[in-house]
Amino acid sequence: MILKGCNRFQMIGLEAVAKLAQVSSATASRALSRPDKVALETRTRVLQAAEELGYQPNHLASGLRKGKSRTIGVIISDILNPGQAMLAKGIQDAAAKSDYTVFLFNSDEESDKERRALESLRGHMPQGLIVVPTPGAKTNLKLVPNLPTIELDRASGLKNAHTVMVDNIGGTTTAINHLIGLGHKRIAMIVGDFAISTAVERHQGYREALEHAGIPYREDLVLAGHHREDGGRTAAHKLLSKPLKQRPTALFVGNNEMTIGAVLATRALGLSIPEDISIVGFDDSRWAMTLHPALSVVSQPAYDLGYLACETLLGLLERHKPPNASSVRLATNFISRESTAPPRKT
Amino acid sequence: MILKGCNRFQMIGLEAVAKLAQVSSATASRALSRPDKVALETRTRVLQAAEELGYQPNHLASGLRKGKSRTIGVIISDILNPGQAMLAKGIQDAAAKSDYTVFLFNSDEESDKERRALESLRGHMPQGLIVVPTPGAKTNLKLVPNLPTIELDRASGLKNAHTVMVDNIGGTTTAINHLIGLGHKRIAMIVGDFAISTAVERHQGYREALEHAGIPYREDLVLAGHHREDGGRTAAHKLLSKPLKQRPTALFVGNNEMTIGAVLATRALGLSIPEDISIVGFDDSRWAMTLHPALSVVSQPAYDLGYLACETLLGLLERHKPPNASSVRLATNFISRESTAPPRKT
DNA sequence: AACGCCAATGTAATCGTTTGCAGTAATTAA
DNA sequence: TTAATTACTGCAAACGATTACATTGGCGTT
Repeated sequence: MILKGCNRFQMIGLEAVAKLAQVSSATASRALSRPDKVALETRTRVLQAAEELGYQPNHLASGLRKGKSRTIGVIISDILNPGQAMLAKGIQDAAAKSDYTVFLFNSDEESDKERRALESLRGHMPQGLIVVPTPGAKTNLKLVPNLPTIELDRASGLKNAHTVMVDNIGGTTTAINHLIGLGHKRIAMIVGDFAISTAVERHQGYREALEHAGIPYREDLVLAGHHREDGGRTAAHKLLSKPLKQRPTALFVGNNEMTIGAVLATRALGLSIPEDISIVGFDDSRWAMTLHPALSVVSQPAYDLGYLACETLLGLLERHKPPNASSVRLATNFISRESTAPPRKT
Repeated sequence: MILKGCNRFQMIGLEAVAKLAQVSSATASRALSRPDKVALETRTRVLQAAEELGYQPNHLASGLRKGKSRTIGVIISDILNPGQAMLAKGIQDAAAKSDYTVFLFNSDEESDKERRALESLRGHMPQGLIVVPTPGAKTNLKLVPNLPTIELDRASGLKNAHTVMVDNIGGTTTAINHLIGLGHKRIAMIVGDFAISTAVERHQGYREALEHAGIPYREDLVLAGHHREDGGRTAAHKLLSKPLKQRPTALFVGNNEMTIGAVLATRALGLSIPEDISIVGFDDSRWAMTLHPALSVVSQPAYDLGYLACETLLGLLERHKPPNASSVRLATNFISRESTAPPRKT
C-alpha cells in the first residue's frame, strides 16, 4: 500500500480513472467495455476522465482475468522468403482488423527452432496458432495440445487439423501440361523434401500430368533439391550435364529457392533459357519477374492464404466451433513469361 | 472458489505444482526462479512436480506482477522489403537469445499505420521498442512516452533518441566515387522522400562526392522517386529521355524499390546497362544479384543492424542505463558487379 | 542458558481488470 | 400503500505469479 501512487510503468490504471470520475473501478471498467450497463451520464464522466489521464487498458491484466490475451502466435518458415513474408503480411492484416496482435517466429525449416518457438509462445497465452509446419510439427505441436491451430501452406499430417493450402497438384499439372503443350517430352523435376507435404503433392502433380499425357515417368529425371538454393543448383547441374540426347528439354522446380539455384546452374553451364532448356518455377517473386528472361511460374495467392488462415482461426475463436478438421485449398495461377518455349528441333 | 479445479486453459498453475510438492506456492515460485533461496531437497521435489504436471509459467501473470512482460515491440516499414525482413530477422534472433518475444508490426511507410501499431502495442506492455520510423514518428512516438526505444535504419529527428543506422553518407560517396573513377561526369540520382533521414543523407553523400571531385551539382539530374518502384520508374524515364548530350551516363538510385523501377524503365527505353547507362542501387537483394546484368550496389549489413539494435535495447533494459541518446553507425559495403562501366566515348 | 543469527518456509498483499453478487434508489404494477 | 421490477452502482473475489514480512527451528556464541 505504501507505493500505491508510484507504479512501475507510471501506469494510469482504472483505479485512477475511477477516482477522478468519482466512481468505483468496477463501474469504470463497465463504462469502457459495457456501455449499456452504465448510466449515460456516468459513462461520459468516466470516458472524459480516461481521456484526461490518457488511460490505456492493460492487456496483461485483462488477459489474465478473462483468459483471453487477444494475441495469436505465428510461425512461418522463413521471413526472408518472399512468399512466406507475404503470408505473414496477410495474417497480420487480418489480425489487426480484429484487434488481435501477432507474435511472429521463424522456424527456418528447423524442427528444433519450431519447438523453441512453441515453448516461448506457450507462456504468453496466445489464443491461437498459425503455423507453417516443419517436418517435426507432428511432435512439436503436442507442446500446445489445446491451442486452436491452423496449418498454413502445408499439412503436418496430424488428424483433425485445420489446413489452409494451395492446390499444389492442380498448379503443378497446369505447369507440366503447358510444357507438354509446347512439345516437351523429357521434362525433369527438382523436388523438395518429401517430409513436407507440398513437395509430395507437387511431385504427384508432375507424375499425374505425365501419366495423363502418356509420357513415362523416369526416375532419373527427378532429383531432390532439399528446398535450398544449393540443392537446386547441384540437382540442375546434374540434370543438365547429361548427354544431349538424354538431357531434359524442360525443367520444373518445386520451389522458390531451388529455382534460383537451378537458374544459376543453367547460366553457369552456358545454356540459354528457354532455347536450351525451358524452366518453370513454383511461387512467384520479384526476382522471377525481373530475371532475364523472366521466369514462368506457378504463382500462389500468398497474401490471401495468410489472410484467410487468420480469419479462419479467429472464426474458430469467436464462435465456439466444434474442433472438426477443416481444409481449404486456394487455386494457383500459372504465369507464362519468357522462360518457356518449344524444345529445339533435333 | 467454486470452479477452482476447472481453469479456462486447463492451466496448470503454481498452486497445483505446490500442492503436489507439498509446499506453499511461494516456495514453489522460489524453487523455480530463486534456486538459492530454497533447500535443495525441496527444490528437486518442486521441479519434479512441475515436470510431472507439465507446468508452464504464465507470462501474463508474472508480467503483471513484476511489471516486465519480456516482450518488445518492433515496427518495420515493410516485411516484403528484403532489407527490412532481414532487419526483423536480426532482431528476432537477438531477442530469442535473451528470451524476449517480439510483437512485429508493419507500418508500410504510413504514419497512420505506425500510430495504430503503437496503440495496439501499448496495451501489451512491451518493455521496449525498435522502430524504423515513418515521417510521422516524431508525433507518434509521444504515444509511448516512457518506452525505451531504438530507432533503426533512420532517425525520427527526436532528441535523445537511440539510433542504429548505416553510414549512408559514406556508402553513397563510395559509390559515387566509383562512378567518377570510371570516368562519369553526368551522374544522376533518384532520391527518396526527404522526410526520411536516409534520403537526406544519401543525397548529401552524393552532393559531397561530386563537390569533392569538382563536378558541379546539377538540380536537373536529381529527381524524387518517393521510395516506390513507380517513382523510380518515372524518374528514370525522365532522366533517360533527355537528349544524348545531356543524358546522364550514370545513375545512382537511393533505395531498393526505386532501383527496380529504374532498371525496368531503362529496359523499356531499350537502353542497355552498363553500355548506355551505369546504375548503382542502394541495398542489396536477391534480385539485384540475379539480375542480368547483375547490379552493383551499396549493401547494408541489415542482419547485424537488427541484431545490434535489439542488443542495444536489451542492454538498456537490463542495466538501468541513463537515458542518454546513443548513436551507432555501421559501415556499408560497395559491391561492384556488372551494371557499372566507363561511359561510352562520345 | 540466553541470545542472536541465518536458512527455509509460509502468509498474505499486490499487479490491473473483470464480474458475480448484493445493495440502493427509482419506477411500475397491483 | 405495498410489492415487484428495473437500472445503476459498489464490494470483493477472482486470474497466476511474485515478494515483503512474519514465523519457525537450528546453530553458534558468550
